[in-house]
Amino acid sequence: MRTLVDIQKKLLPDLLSVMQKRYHILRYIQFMQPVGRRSLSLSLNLTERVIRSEVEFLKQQNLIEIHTTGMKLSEEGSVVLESLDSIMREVMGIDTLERQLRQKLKVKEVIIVSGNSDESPWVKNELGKACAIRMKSDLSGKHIIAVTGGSTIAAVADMLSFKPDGKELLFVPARGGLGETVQNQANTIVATMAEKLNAQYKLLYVPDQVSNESYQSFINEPSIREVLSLIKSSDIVLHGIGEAFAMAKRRNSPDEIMKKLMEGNAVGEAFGYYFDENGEIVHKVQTVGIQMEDLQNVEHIYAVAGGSSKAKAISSYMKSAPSNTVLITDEAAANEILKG
Amino acid sequence: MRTLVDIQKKLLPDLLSVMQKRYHILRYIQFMQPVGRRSLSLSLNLTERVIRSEVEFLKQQNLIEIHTTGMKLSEEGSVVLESLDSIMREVMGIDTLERQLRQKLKVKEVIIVSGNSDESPWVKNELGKACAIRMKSDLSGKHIIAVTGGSTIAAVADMLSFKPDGKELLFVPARGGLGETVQNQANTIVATMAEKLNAQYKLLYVPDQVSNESYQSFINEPSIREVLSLIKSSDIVLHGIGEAFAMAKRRNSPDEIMKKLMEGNAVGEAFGYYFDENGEIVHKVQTVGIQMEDLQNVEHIYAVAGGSSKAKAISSYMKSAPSNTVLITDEAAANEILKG
DNA sequence: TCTAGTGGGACAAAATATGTCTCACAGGGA
DNA sequence: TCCCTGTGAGACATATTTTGTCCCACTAGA
Repeated sequence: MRTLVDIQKKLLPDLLSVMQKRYHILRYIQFMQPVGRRSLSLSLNLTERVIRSEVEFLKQQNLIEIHTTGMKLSEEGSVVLESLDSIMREVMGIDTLERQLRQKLKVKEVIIVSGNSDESPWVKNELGKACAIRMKSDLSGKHIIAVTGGSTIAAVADMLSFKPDGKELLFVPARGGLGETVQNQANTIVATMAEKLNAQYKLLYVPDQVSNESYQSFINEPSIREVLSLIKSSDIVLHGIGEAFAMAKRRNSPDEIMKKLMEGNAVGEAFGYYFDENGEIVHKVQTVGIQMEDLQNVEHIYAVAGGSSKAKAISSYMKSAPSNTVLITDEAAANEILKG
Repeated sequence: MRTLVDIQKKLLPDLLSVMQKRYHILRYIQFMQPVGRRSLSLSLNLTERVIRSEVEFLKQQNLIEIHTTGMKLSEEGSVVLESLDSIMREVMGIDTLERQLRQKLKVKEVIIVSGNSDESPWVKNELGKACAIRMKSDLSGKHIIAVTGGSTIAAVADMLSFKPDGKELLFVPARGGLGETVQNQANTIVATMAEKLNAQYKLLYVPDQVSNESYQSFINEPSIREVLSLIKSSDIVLHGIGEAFAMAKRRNSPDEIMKKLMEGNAVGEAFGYYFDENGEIVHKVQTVGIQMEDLQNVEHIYAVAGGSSKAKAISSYMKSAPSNTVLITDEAAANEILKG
């Protein structure tokens, strides 16, 4: 027999869309609380009057509280919203999407959150949250977790909830400096994560633009070598995926690299490797830390990236990604990938 | 599945009624096909225009086919209807029970949880939870809540979830000592509830078996009088319902009382009053606190009791209960009450 | 060829949802 | 201190949807 939601989709599609609308409103309120009708209507692309009617309804249902400073979820609202997450996932067909994408990308697991990171900034946080929750289940016991940089991974760090028993976890940056800005650098993220989980961490300071000799002597420093060996023995890797050219620009890559990427038709990027649409490596940034080959020996790999603009990049990298990768992405990217 | 629908109902209160409407239409079409709008509307007590809108919708959903000779189920419609049969039975079951019981007992609201408290101990907790949730919606602002004893009400106390803003609530025992064991005494429950909700509370210590004179002087103590006046001005009452003889025994009532109950055919008991099957008062325990007459002025009254064994007691008390009582009971008791 | 049933078109009335504009007020920053 | 921004809420005209009511053409079966 088909599930209740399936039947409902057939019998009351109109009501289900209302339900989605209200769900989105609730979720947004939770994210932004306290928040007013006007900013709500702006972000959700609904007119203020509509928001108002809905808000009045939600208030009447005791799901939100209205104060002069704005609206926020009531206690009951939080509880309902939590249960609603899994229901809406079925209603919106996200679980179907996940299945399709898992097959298409031939990967262990795919987790999709609803929305589009390109359009709605909070979706990135949802990505982070989803990843954080998924990761948590693999985090018991002793682990070394290698983490890359990027704004998405930074969101994961933000959404990690406190865990008092992280003593046996060790966070390290996955690779040396790639030229990121400070708040999105692997080092920064590593520190944040470790603090949140009450865990250990080691940082890796690699000079970005130096002569080869000083570089060689630098990475032979005992303290650096120690960190590097820890990185190599990490059993969990958490990384983002970027668009090749956007990444290259952000890192101020020299012209010859840009040219190389152009000629190689680079599309995707992950931890310093650039891939074309067939998943072939076009270029790799020469730096210390985890290399592509090392991934084969890593038990848990989480790749996080969302937004329809990243769809191509994701599918390009995923072509050569280890099959035990867990991909966390959003609805828009998922749809785009499946289309292509 | 029940919980899923419960959550949905929060977001779409009329979900079930729409679902039921369309279900009935489909079922009727199946039964009478080919059939026209007019006979449909006649049989289902819906105006023709409404039927027409629904029919247009169902057609658009490919659930029915419309011919000049009348409407009939499409193939898909048959499949959907088949699944719908079992779904509706499950989903609507309790909802229907609630409605029927509300009519039969002529009471404001009936809430039913599935199961049988007599057989499954956890159903009592479910009763408590349901009551706690229902009560919560009436608890904002300033209230005095009078509470009786009993294991069911104790369950309500257990299931109350923490609420940080209960400062304006005041819990009091509804009546003086009735001879209960400590953990089920009103005083104990009052304290538990108040603590859970971070609220105020007053207790009432009344000696159980003393001479009339010392009793009189006792209840004229200023401190006692103060509590009593608070009790009298309570605007929310929460009480259980018990089987007359079971209660009398538990309270070690003297033989002459037992005899009186026997002769009066007492069946139900609530806050020290014993009722026969017609709802007439057979006996009342002489003690201070809320009296039956006082209930008329109470805004919110919650009666909680479950288990098929209590069915008779519930219907007996309910015959003279104020009509603004909210009854929280379980499926087994509900069925039993409706049978009788 | 009737007749009782069918679907569908049309349209006004009623109910509801929406757009638009105001206002008073609270809180934060200069 | 004051101003400014964002807040909820009121009010009301306008759209939109739902509903009630007729009427008409058609078809199947007596």
